[in-house]
Amino acid sequence: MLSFLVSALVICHNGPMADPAPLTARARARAEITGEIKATARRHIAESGATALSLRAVARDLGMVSSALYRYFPSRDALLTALIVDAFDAVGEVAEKADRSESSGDAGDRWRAVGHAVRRWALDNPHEYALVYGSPVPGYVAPPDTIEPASRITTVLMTVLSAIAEESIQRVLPEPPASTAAELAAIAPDLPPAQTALGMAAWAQMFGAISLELFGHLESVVYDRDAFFDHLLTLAILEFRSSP
Amino acid sequence: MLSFLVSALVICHNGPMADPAPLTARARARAEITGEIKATARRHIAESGATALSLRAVARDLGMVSSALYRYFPSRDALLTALIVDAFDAVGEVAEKADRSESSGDAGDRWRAVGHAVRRWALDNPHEYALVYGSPVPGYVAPPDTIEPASRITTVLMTVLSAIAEESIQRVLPEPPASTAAELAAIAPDLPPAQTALGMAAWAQMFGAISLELFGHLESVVYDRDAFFDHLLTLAILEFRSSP
DNA sequence: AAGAAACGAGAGCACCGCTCTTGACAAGGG
DNA sequence: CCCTTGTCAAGAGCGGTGCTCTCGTTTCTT
Repeated sequence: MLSFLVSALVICHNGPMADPAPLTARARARAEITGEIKATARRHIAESGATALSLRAVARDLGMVSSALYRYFPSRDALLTALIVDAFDAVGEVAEKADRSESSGDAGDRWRAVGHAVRRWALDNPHEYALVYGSPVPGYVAPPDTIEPASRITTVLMTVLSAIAEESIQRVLPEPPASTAAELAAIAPDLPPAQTALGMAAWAQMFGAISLELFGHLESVVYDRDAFFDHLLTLAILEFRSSP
Repeated sequence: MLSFLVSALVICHNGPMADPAPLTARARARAEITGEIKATARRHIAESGATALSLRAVARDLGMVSSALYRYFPSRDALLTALIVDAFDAVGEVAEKADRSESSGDAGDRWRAVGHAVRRWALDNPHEYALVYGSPVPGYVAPPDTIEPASRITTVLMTVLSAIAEESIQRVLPEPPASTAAELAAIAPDLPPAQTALGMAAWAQMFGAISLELFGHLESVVYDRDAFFDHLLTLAILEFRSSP
């Protein structure tokens, strides 16, 4: 199964090797197989959801035996965590790309573009979205590895929020309570806490709307979901910049 | 185990029975046991979450054998569905009670009271909240039984929304797109669609905020969650009534 | 009182996550 | 060059799961 890999490695070792990281054949094979495991697991999740993910089924698809998977992931939870990290990264990348593609427009358009991009990704990968923003598995505690990829999208939203604050007339906003103001000042020092609070409200609204739609709570209520979501974004953007 | 039930029934049958529905001993026992099954299942879920719910464990706790449970619920999914319906009902009741207790105040206070009550219930019953508003189990499709209990809380929110619309000066709101306007007019005929859209935005924000908090996305971001959530409600209420 | 319906118990099936052991193979030092 | 060491896939096996079927027993209905 891995013979082609091994032979490829031999060639690499014999010929001129520009790779700065001299990966041994085993290390290469290991990375390759780890990727294949994650890929098929992701495929299974896309079809049947996270709770139905079975190590044995993944192993069967890969032509190996279930116990062999434990060489690569110490437990089912570990595999799920790896997929969660990847999903966080994917949604972060989608948001960044949408922001960049709209960076010439005004900040409101950037927020709208990011919102639509995130929703589009969620609709295209519902089970992965559920993995990240749905209810976590009962005993699951987010390992530290997830914190960094999770911050990618919030960074994008914060950036857009700053841009909005810069380009539009500052609106008179209600001051958050002292504790909240201090906490928001800690995570966004260059923004007035009232503005950051408004951004988090918009964040909650955005993910709330996507979750409501994806988890079936808009069924027989709203049908043209594209238009509805766009209007919600309009309301949020309007609230950002409408002067009192 | 059920002997006390049987004897109680005998007494009921012999003595004066005012029950308008002449339940047989079997029917009474069935209702009783069904309730016990749901209660222990709810307890298990409160401790370990829905995905860890095991019919065999529930049966063990009740001193019966797993196959006996199938006399009451045709499948694990059916039991879960019953619990979902109960959870919908519970959150609906909490919302109604909060609304009633604040019905003397102005409409903004009512919205705030409902919001805090729902969040409080979610924090007290996180796994049940996840059951209802978290990611549904992969193959799960909401049966028609869930629609009616699910509408309880939305009805409360709609009522409060109407009250807000009545008592405060109508704000100039952006008109939703035609399709959205038509759909919102269908579910709330006596409200301008723009106002209903604002209500749904606030709804999404409320559940988004609760979900973000409950599912760990506010970790190391916001610590005084009570104050933060209250401020979010303040922003929503303000948006309801602030004139442009 | 007799037949029908509902019930609890038990055995059994296929599947799951996970552990342990075994034998094959590559990597690197003597 | 061989030989030790570490890594790997495979297999058997354990306890657990949802679910089905059968078999006596109990309860309701007629």
